[in-house]
Amino acid sequence: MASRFNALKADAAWQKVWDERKTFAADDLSTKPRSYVLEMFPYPSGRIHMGHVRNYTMGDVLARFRRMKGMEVLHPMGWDAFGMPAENAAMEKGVHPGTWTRANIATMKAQLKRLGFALDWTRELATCEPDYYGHEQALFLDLFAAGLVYRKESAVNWDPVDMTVLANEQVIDGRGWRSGALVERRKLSQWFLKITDFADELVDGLGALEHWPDKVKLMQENWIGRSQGLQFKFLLSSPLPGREGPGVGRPEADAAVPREQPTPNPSLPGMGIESVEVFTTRPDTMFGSSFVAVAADHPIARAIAETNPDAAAFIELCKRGGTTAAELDTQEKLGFDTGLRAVHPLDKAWELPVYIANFVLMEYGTGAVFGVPAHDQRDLDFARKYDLPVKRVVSEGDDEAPVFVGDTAWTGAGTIVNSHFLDGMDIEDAKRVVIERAEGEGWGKGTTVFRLRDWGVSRQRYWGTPIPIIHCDACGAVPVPKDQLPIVLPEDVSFDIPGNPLDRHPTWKHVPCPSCGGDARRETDTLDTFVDSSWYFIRFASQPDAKPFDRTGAEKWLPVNQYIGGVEHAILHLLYARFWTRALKHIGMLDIAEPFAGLFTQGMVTHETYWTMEQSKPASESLDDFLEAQVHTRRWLSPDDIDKRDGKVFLRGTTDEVTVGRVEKMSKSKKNTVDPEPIVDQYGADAVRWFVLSDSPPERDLPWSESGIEGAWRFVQRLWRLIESDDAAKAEGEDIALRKLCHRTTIGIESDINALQFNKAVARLYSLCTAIEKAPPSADRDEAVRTLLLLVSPMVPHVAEEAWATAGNDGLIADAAWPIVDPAMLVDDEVTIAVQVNGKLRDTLVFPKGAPKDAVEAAALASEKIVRLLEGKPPRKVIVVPDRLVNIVV
RNA sequence: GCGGACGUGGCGAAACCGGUAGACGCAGGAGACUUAAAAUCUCCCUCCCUAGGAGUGCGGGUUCGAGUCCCGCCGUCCGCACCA
Repeated sequence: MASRFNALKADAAWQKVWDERKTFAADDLSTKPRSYVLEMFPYPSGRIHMGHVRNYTMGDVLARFRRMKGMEVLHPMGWDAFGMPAENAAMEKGVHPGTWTRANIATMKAQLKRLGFALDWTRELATCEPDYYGHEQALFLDLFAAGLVYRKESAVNWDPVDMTVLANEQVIDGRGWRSGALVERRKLSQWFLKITDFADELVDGLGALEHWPDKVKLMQENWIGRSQGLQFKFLLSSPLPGREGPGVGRPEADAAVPREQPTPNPSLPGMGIESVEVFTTRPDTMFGSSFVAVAADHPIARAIAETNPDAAAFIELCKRGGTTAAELDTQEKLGFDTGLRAVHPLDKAWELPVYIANFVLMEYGTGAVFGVPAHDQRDLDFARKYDLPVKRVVSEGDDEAPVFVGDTAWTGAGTIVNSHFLDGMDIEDAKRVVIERAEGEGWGKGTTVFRLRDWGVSRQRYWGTPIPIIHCDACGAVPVPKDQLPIVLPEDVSFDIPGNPLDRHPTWKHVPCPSCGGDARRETDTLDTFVDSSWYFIRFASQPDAKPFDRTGAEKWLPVNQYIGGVEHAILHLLYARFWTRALKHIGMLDIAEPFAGLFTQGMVTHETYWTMEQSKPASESLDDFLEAQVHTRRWLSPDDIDKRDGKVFLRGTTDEVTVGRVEKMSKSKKNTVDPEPIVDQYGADAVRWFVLSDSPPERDLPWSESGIEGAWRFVQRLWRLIESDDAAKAEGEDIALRKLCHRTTIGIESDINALQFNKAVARLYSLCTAIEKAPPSADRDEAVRTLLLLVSPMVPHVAEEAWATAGNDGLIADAAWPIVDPAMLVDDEVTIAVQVNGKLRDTLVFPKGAPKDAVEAAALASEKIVRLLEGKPPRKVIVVPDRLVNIVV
C-alpha cells in the first residue's frame, strides 16, 4: 500500500499492450459515428520538441475522449519528410538525405510512442517514400490534364544561399524564409498551379468554416486580397505643340469640351501602345484624378526607355529601391513624367500626365493606376511633390471646397462633390454609376482583382517529389505516362557543390520522349514540399496501392473534424490544402470542398531566457577595435547551465548571478529549449501530458517551468494514492453531494474537451479529486473514484490504465465507455443568493431553488447586516434576480 | 500605414446572456507528522489606514448592477505591407 506510481514501468507496459492489440487502429468498416482527429504532421528534423508534445497531446485527448463517447476515431500520424534541412545535413555531414531523414523518423517515432499517443500507426506514411510521392505525381498529372498546371517563364524569387526558387509566401521582408538571404529576381521557366482559378471559391468558402478561428479566416481573406473595382483604358496622346499640358488636372473642370480623337503618340512608333489600362477600387473618384502612373517594368515604361535615356535611368533607379518594410516606409515617392498624356474617359478634353512611378507594382492589377490625391495618401504625397492638382471629390460633410488642402488624404465616407453627374451621391452609388457608364460606353468594366498569385511549385532541389514531365525538343513538355510512375529519385547523388544534384546526375535525366521516342530530358525540378502536405490527410483516410486514394473510402472519413496545429501555417499550408482539395473536386476525384471542418491553432511553448553580459576581445590593438570590444553582447544560457537559489539565479556551480530575460518561444538561438525526452524519463509521460494541458488556455503560449512539471508529477502520484487507498475498502452508504459533483464534473469536462479548453477540464479534475479525498467512505465515493479514473484517462492514460487494472476491471480503460450523465443529478435544490446594496455585496442567503421573489426580498430586507446598513431608511427600489441576487437601491 | 487579438494577484489563469471578481494550479508563508529530512496533510496568500474602504491598463458613459456593453486614450503581441 501507499506505493509510488512507477511511471517508467507502467508507461512502457501499457504502450506495449495498446500496440499489440492495435487498440487505436481505425476501422474503415465501422458503423459507429466517425471522427477524424488530425494534428499537423511533423517535419522529421531529428527530435520532437515541446511544441510537438503540446500539439499531439491536445489531439490525443480529443481522440481518446471521442473513442470513449462511442465514436470510431481516425487519429493517424506521418512525416512531412521532404525538404531542405535533409539536403543541408547531406552537405554538412556527407550523409544521404534519405538516410538522415529515415533515421530521424525512427528516433521521433520512438519518442512519440513514449508519450502514449492513441495513434493509428498502421496508416503511417512518409512523403519521401515513392509509395507516397508516386501517387502525388499521378495527382499532378491529373491536374495537368485538367489544365490546372502550366509552365511559365517568369521572374522568380531566387534564394542565392539555398540556390532555389521561393514562393512569394516564402519571402519575408525581401529575404528567404529559411536562409534569411536577400532574395534576387531571376527569370526561370517554372511550373505553376492555377490557384487563382479558385480565388473566389477560396474566399467564399471561408464563410462556411464555422469551426475555424476568425483570425485565420481573416488572414486567408487578406492574403487572397479580393478587390472589386473598375478596370478601364485611358487613350494616350502626346502633348500638342504649343499647349502646356492641355487641361491637365482641370481643377475647375466644368463643361466637357468636345475634341477630336487624340493622335497616336509619335514617341511610341510601331509599339501599338495607344492606351494604358488601369484598375481602381474607387471609380467614384474619377473626377478627382490628376495623373496616371505606370510601374517601372510596365510595357509603356519599357517602350519609352528604349528611346529615352532619362527614362531608362529612372527605371534603373526604381529597381534599385529596397523592398523591406523599413525601406518602403522611408522611401520617397518618385515619378518620371513621360510626356505622354492620357485622355480622361469622362471628359475627352481633359488630359492627365502619365508618369513612371516607383510605388506602382507591376504584379498587382494592371501595373498602372490613376492618382486621386485628395483621397489617397500615396497619391497625395506624389501630387505634393510634383505639384499636381489636388481636387476634392468626396466631401467629409463640412467642406465642399474644390481644392483640397492639408497633407492627410480623406479616405472615409462622404458625399461626391465637384463631379458633374455624380454630385450628391454616396460613394457606393457613384461607384456603381461609373461602372455602368464605363460598361455602357465600352471603355471599361467592373472587375475583381486578387492579390493572390498562382502557386509556383518548381524547386531546384533534390530532396522533393520529382515533377513527372519530360521535355522533348520536338514535342515540348510531355507528361510521363502513369504506368511509368513513380519517378523515383536516384540514390547516387552528391551534395558537395551547390545546385541541384538531379540536374548534374550523369544518366537520370536522359530519357526517350514518351510521345515521339526521340532523345528527351526529364524535368529536374522537384515539387514544393507544400504540395506533399496538401493531400496527406486524404491518403491517411484511404491508402490503396494502385492509386492515390479511393474516393468512397476517403469520403467516409473526410473532412477532418478537428485539425490542430501551429498558427504559423494559417496561410500557406491551409490555403494550399484547401486549394488542392477543391482542385480534386473540380476534376471529379473527390466530392469534398473543404478538407478541414474544424481548425484549432495552438500557442507555442515558451520558457524563461537567461543571459550574462560578455565583453569580446579586441580584434587588434587599434582604438576602434578596442572600443568595439567594449560593447557588451548577450550570452544566452541554457536552463541546464543555471541554478536557482534563494530566489536568485546563478551560473551553475558559481556565485555569478545571471539575468533572467523575457519568456520567449523556445529556440536554439536563445538556448531556452527543453528536450521532452529526459523529462519523460524523469517524470513519465502522464506528468508531461498533464503539464502541457494545464494552466494556459491552449490557443495561448504555455510557459514551461520546472516547478510546473513537478506539480503535474505530484498530481499523478496523488491520483495513484487516491485510487490505491480506495481499492481496499468497499464502503457502503450514500453521498449525494459527491455523486452530484461527479455528474457536474463529467458534463463540464465534456464541454471543455469539445471546446478544447483543456485547462478548464484540468481545474475541474483537481476539484473533483480534492472532493473525493475529503469525502468519508461510501458507495458513492467508490463510484466517484471510478468516475474520476475515466475522466482523467484521456489526459493521463498510463496511470489510468494501471489503476483500472489494479482495481480489477476487465479490459482496457482505453476501451471503456465515458460516464453517463444523469440530468437529474445536475439540479441543485439550494442556491446561494447574493444580497447587494447599491450593487455592492453585503450578505448572502441560502434558499431553496426557485424560491418566490417576494420571500427572497423579504428575507434580504430582514437580514441583520442589511438592517444595520439601511439604518431604517426605506429602499427606493429592490431588484430580485431569481436564484441569483437581490439588489437593494437606497 | 492597414487589419486583428489582448491587457484581471508575485506568476499561469477562471468568471455562462451584464448579476457574489480572483475558481484551479504554480510560487511563497505558517503549522502538523518526523530524531531529522523528503514525502504527505491542515491553514493563510489582491491591496490599504482593517468600523470598513479600494480594486480587473487609464479617463469617461450606459445600467439597480460593468472584468463583461459603448466612446476616447495608453500599452503589448500577431498578420499583411507602396495592393491602386
